[in-house]
Amino acid sequence: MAEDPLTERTRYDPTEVEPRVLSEWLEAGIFHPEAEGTPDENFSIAVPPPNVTGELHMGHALNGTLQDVLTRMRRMQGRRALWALGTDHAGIATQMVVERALAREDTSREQLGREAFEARVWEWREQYGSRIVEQYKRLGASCDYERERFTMDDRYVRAVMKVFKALYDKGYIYRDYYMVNWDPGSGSAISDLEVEHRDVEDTLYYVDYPLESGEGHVTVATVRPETMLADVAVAVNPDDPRHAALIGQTAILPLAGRRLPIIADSYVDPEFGTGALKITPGHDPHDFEIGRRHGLEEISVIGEDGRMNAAAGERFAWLPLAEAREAVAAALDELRAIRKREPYEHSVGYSHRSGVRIEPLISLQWFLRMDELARPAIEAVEADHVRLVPSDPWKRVLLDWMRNLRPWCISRQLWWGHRIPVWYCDACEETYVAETAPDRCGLCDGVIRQEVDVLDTWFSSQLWPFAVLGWPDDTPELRAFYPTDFLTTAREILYLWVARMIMMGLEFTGEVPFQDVYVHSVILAPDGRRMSKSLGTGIDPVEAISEHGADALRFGLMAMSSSQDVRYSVARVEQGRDLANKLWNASRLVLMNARDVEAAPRRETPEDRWIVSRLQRVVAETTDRIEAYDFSRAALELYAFLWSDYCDWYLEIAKPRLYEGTGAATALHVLEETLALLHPLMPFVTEEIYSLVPGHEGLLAVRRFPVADEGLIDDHAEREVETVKETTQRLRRYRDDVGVPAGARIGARLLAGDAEHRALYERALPTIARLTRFDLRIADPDGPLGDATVAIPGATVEVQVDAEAARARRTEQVASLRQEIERSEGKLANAGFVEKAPPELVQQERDKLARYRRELDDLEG
RNA sequence: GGGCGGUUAGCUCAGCUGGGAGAGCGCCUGCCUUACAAGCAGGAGGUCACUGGUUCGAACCCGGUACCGCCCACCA
Repeated sequence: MAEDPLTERTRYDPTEVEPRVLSEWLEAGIFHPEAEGTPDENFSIAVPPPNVTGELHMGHALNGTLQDVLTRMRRMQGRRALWALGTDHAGIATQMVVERALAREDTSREQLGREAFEARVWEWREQYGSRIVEQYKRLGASCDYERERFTMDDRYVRAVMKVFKALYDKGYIYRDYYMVNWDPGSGSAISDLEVEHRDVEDTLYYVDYPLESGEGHVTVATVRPETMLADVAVAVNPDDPRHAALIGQTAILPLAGRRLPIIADSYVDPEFGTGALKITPGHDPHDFEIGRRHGLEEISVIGEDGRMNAAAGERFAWLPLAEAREAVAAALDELRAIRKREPYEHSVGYSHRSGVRIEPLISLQWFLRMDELARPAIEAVEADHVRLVPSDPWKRVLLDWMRNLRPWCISRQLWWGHRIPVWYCDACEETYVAETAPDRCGLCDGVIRQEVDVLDTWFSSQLWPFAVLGWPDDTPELRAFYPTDFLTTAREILYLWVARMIMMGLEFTGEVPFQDVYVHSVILAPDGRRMSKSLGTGIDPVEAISEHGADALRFGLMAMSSSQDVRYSVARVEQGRDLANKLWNASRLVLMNARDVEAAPRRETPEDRWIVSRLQRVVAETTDRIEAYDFSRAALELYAFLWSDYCDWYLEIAKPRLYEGTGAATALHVLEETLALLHPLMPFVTEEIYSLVPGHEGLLAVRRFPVADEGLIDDHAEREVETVKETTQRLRRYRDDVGVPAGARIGARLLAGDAEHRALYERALPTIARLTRFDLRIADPDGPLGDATVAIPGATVEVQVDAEAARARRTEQVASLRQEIERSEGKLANAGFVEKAPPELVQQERDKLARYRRELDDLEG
């Protein structure tokens, strides 16, 4: 016979419960809604697809928790709730992982060749690609694991190809020689968004370029002397009188001997350096612009391998850049051409991916022009068809970005990814752009070859919300669940991903891809640094789950997070763990005493009416909080309700009735409702306990979500229990103040001020006596006096205690009351306050003063 | 260079439209009270960064200062 978990286990054990509960959910198929009905009546979220190479990090854990809370709540509210799941092929990241594996086998992708390499990546993906999905399951994420997608799936690839072709046909996609961010680390171009700027200490060299006329020279300033070998001009500001005479002259480039026209361009800042700027269109983005404006030659002296090339001249060719810089500086020193050097701090681009310094190079790449795509997206955000939460500042931030879009470099020199669907015929130089490969050249019947570059991973990610549902096919999923309702995101991918999804959604489906975008906290390491693998500051959420349970982590993350970045707090996770345990034990108390009881809000006693009333308020508040994406307050309010109201007060007051087996119906009812209310936040422990509730039906995950019933709110009962609580606390504190041991009974009699309070205290007397361990009885005002008095709401308690201690305590009380009275009198004596403050506030203050005076009278009495 | 956010208890953070400062952890005291010691009861602890101002009243609104952080950025 199996043990009875209720009587046996005094501690909740997530490691035993979670795997079991998870498989129950999965077997029941409740995460897999039928693709029926309309997007309006259904609820859907498309998960931000994690990288296949990825492991669950705190960002995922938080993000996943928030999405799951909403999905579970909507599901319980009876909506078909789809949380669409999938993974991203993550071009560079995945290629790098597999290349590292190849290196360990003493081989390389070049040795394997492209096809074999791609096969190898697929193999890797079969083996390891599901790891992160399994980790989502451990978190309790109620994703639809049966509809999992991958951005390299056949159908997804079709979506990408179709989009490429469509954008090409519209003229938005084009191929051009242009200045790009070359990442020598990955050997590919990357987009502007993947460049991060860091402050770097460099040397600023002032170099003399002699004038062709032989009369003097012009001095330019540069931090990269090695690029001077590609100089094609010198520019000065047209309004700079110092250099006016130079315009139109020619300078001679030292070392190379090239003739450099001196041109005028207003970009040049006369205040900076010497006011003369060397122009290197091949290796500097600004110079590139200037060069195109003036029709200058574009010379490259640096290759994609990060070394100088043949154009740099014999002396410098093939040198790595750092060496080239030294060599050029040394050569210039020989010519005495360096006038001075000064330390110079400026910001330099680094590859977000490889961490290597970006090399601006001119390169033949594919670009996507987005200004026209952005227009409807901007309107949608302006009109709140896509709603950013919190709106301030993210709505403005997103709009600012979309209003200033530059072309996006979408081609990558990688092997892993969506190969660009363009074919070239070498024979007749025809270009084909198509969704599927043409056989031969249509013009000359020649052999064609496909473009070797692949697309930026974000090009495919931007299609996610509709491609994950089966677009471009007209699938039932698309009809039932698109557009989606909600998106959570870290703000770092607001541009990279969110903005682009809005544009693509509107362009290809005519609808915004999601309604609300919640921008969540960044969880920092406890020391305030970023969590990162390379810094060693990461904290593994899976470990946290193993240690404290998924519910604990979920609760902790919710409690931590806000609109602000926050430091990870183990204490918050432990708070969640403690809550799970508390809930477990409270349930044991109730369930062990409710074996044959049917849950119902019986409301037999004031405390029943009170807790049922409080429950209605908490149901309403929690629902509101979650719907407003105010997760941390939802979590903390539920915590307070469960721990303080339900456990500390309600169950403690109701215990005698529970033991007698008479009061369990209400306790059970509130417990069951609370389980349901808490389930979206802490699904495992609530589901487990629910399975032990007598008469439960099916899974809690699909039970109806509580709805507040206004009719059960009972102000009178709430006031009454508040009075009992206040009285209990005052008496307990009195015991402590006068040093009566916790176990010792205190003789006392209660003198009620008025009939209403007298009736209340008559009802509540046994409860108060039990909770305070006072031998309390109601007495006549005319009876003999006790040793001291304790003020309680609407009444006074006379107690028999050690006279010495009572006197000391009384002295303190008198002093503090006098202080309060003085403060209150001062406030009421202020004419401004009495006249201008709201009347109810003034009245409150008067009532307070009266009460203090009465209490003082009692003490001094 | 431009923009944004932060500064509240020893620590991590809440604090809605201005009316006597809150939580969790930590700390102190007392309790193994038959749901829970991952617990119970009680308690201490805060010139709300600084500085002017508005107001009867400011953690909250306005102006400035200091420090910390983030985002964007085409001055070599």
